[in-house]
Amino acid sequence: MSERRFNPGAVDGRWQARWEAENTFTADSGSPKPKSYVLEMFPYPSGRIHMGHVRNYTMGDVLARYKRMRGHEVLHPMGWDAFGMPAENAAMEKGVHPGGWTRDNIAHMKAQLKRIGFALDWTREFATCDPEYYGHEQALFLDLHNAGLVYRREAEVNWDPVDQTVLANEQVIDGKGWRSGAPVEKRKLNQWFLKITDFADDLLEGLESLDRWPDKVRLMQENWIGRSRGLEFSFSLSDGTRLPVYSTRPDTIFGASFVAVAADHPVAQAVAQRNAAAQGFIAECKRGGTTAAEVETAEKLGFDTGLTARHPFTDTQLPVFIANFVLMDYGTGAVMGVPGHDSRDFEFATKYGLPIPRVVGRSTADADAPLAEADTDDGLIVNSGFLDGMSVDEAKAEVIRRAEAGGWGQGRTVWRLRDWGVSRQRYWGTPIPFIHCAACGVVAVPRDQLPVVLPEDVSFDAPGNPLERHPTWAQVGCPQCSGPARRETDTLDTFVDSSWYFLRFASQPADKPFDAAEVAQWLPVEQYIGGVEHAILHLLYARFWTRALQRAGRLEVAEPFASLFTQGMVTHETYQLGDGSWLSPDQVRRDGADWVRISDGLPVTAGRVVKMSKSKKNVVDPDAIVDRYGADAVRWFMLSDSPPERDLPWSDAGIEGCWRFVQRAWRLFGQYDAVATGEDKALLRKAHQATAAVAQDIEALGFNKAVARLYDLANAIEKAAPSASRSEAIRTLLLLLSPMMPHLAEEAWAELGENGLIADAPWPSVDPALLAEDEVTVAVQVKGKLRDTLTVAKGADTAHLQELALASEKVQRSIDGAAIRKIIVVPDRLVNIVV
RNA sequence: GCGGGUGUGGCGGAAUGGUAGACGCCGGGGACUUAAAAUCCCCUGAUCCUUGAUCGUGCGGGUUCGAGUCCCGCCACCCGCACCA
Repeated sequence: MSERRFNPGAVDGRWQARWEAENTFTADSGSPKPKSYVLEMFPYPSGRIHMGHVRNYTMGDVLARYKRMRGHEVLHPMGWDAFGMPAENAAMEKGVHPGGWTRDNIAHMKAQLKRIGFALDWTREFATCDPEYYGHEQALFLDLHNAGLVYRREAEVNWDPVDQTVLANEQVIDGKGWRSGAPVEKRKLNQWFLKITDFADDLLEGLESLDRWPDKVRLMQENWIGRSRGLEFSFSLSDGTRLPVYSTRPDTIFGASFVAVAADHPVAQAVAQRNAAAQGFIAECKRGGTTAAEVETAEKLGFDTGLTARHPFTDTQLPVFIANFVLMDYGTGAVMGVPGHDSRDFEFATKYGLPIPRVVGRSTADADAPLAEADTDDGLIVNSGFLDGMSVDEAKAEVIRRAEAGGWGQGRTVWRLRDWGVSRQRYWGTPIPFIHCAACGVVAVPRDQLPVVLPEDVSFDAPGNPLERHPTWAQVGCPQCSGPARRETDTLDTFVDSSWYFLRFASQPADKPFDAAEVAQWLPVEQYIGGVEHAILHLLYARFWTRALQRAGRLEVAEPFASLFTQGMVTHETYQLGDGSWLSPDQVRRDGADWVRISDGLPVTAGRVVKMSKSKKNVVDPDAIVDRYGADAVRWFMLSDSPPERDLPWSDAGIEGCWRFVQRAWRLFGQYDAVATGEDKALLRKAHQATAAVAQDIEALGFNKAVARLYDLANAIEKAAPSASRSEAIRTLLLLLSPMMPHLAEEAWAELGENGLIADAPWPSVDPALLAEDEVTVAVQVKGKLRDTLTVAKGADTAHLQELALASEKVQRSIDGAAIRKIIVVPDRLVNIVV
């Protein structure tokens, strides 16, 4: 008899075709079944699927298939986050059109996804670069505009003075343009903004209801929104003007030793008008990038304006600086510097020789304790007149009270969250549907003229926005006065595209973005899965959009994602030649304990295990793996071993192990015997326990634990003698692993003589009577150290356990005649004898 | 710099404050085979005076009858920081 082998090359495609032909995974909005919306973050069509996608989509797929087995109508859609910079970069580098490049990538990646057998509803697929999609997005943008949530103002961008173009943060490397190498400048442009700050309070409070989100993500969003209560007050300056400042630490007001304003603060501008050196310093601040990380890691620099500010309590005159670490768009753009209790102020004061008084200590005795660094801990106020002895919180309230009573300041809540700048000076994005008319100002494109479609005939031979230099596209008649006008040439941030795509998946009428009632059938998303890198921006923007659309009267859903899961990355070892150049895993081989390049035997250094990335070449192509091992082995690997929220190290040995298990499972299913007789209660118990545990693990997305359970059950079945129970256990195992290995499962299911698809089969039921063990192992400790174990009937009483424990020879040897002080008994678990 | 996270055998990891190392990978030994592949069985944290004992969950303290788990203080690495998606 020839050996029984599973051949995925012959089997996988057959079942994929059958699922497609039978519309197995098409979601029916009209179904009476309970509904589950399982969603993974849709991919950017970069060209090829990578292992990170496979891991993400496999997790969602197992959950979607499991929910179907549990009788749910499941919506599990897929689409493409298709706008963005890489398409324009490809256009510049390879001379291809961004649209064509994107379409080709989508076609290729879709074929790759189909080979892995995901239970996706492809009938709802779309790409955000489809005019139908972005046309609806333009309509929603107009809705938000009508709701008063869209406005224009000046904001800073990274400007490359050589290429004459706006740069994204990632295109700025060490303060220089990535192509030109020229030092980047900050420049102000008129740009479109969405009023996310209108919802700051609501977005913050809403986090409390998201009890199925990771705490860390809620915390990150909370910190990002950053509500703080502080004091706004004005200093009287020596030139007779007043300078409003904001501080979250009014309790430390007696520790202020200087005042600092942002480089673009009016006071700084005024000083610069009469002082060339100040002008030079401000120009200096304009150099360098705009990111928070750059601003905060840069050396703290200041320029003494010569002005002084009168301290409201002590009447001391404090020097006023222009400082590079003060931000114009937080608070009032001016701060009181308290070096003793703020690390940035400390660094600044140390550099410029300013006094560093202590005004907070652990106790009032700390008043003269020296400060080696800023002390930002809680404590009691010292050296502060009437505040002395108060706690930080009491002092904050007291200072605010006195400021309000004296009429020179007031308590104010300030948010770290800033309004969302959505303008991008780029071609490959959703055109912003507005027209600039010299006579009428900024005018919305009439709705019957949507979508505003991107022109196809654009060139990328020059830097800057192709829409701006297109000969005709922007020229248009004003909708109001019909006079000559110009289209807005900025496009929308791609985060806008991904802020409502999950609504369009749930409902896609032709004449409007979505139907509110149909959306309400599916939303909120039952399980959303994606990378932590989206923990703040994408997820906050999507939460904001659903609220904004609700205010605009479009939607009845507040929180879009009921449950969130952030999965870890797929990592791989890295390989480098002596000259530092990177090699891909298929260019190297093991040579004893060392690594060498296959082509010429040059020695290779195997380096750290890091996220798979093109730049380090440590990528493994999913297609190649599917070719070799089939879809089920890859899926199994993605679920095995590593907990889903942690990184998953790819290894050849690991996938080999999965492949062996695929074959082992296949042989096991071949041993199903429909006419076997006899009962094997222990095995039956194991099967029922596994059914309950795997269900629980899948629902908690603990796939690695579910996999371990399935190995356990397979091991037990292999050891068991043939019986009716064994056949039942085999059938149970098949059902339990069908969401993970759907192709093998369908094939084996058919072989068992079942008519329907296993994808449509119900999850096996659990007999609670079979779950409980009748015997337990109880640990016996002496002074907390394990000395023996006892096997007893479950539920044995305390006295009996104590007696058995003391009867143990090993225990008696450990006690060694010492007096027993205490015996702790935990029923069914342990006895601890304290001597 | 600020915010968030992670740390357990050779490796990935498991473990409601109660037997640390389930399950898998690697490795070792054996069976089968002319041979190999495949498959099956056994072993596999470290150390030692090996019928057993001692040590062991990044490091240093603490709480507890009992700590991987709770508390305090460190270290290392990873992720995010608003125009990458």
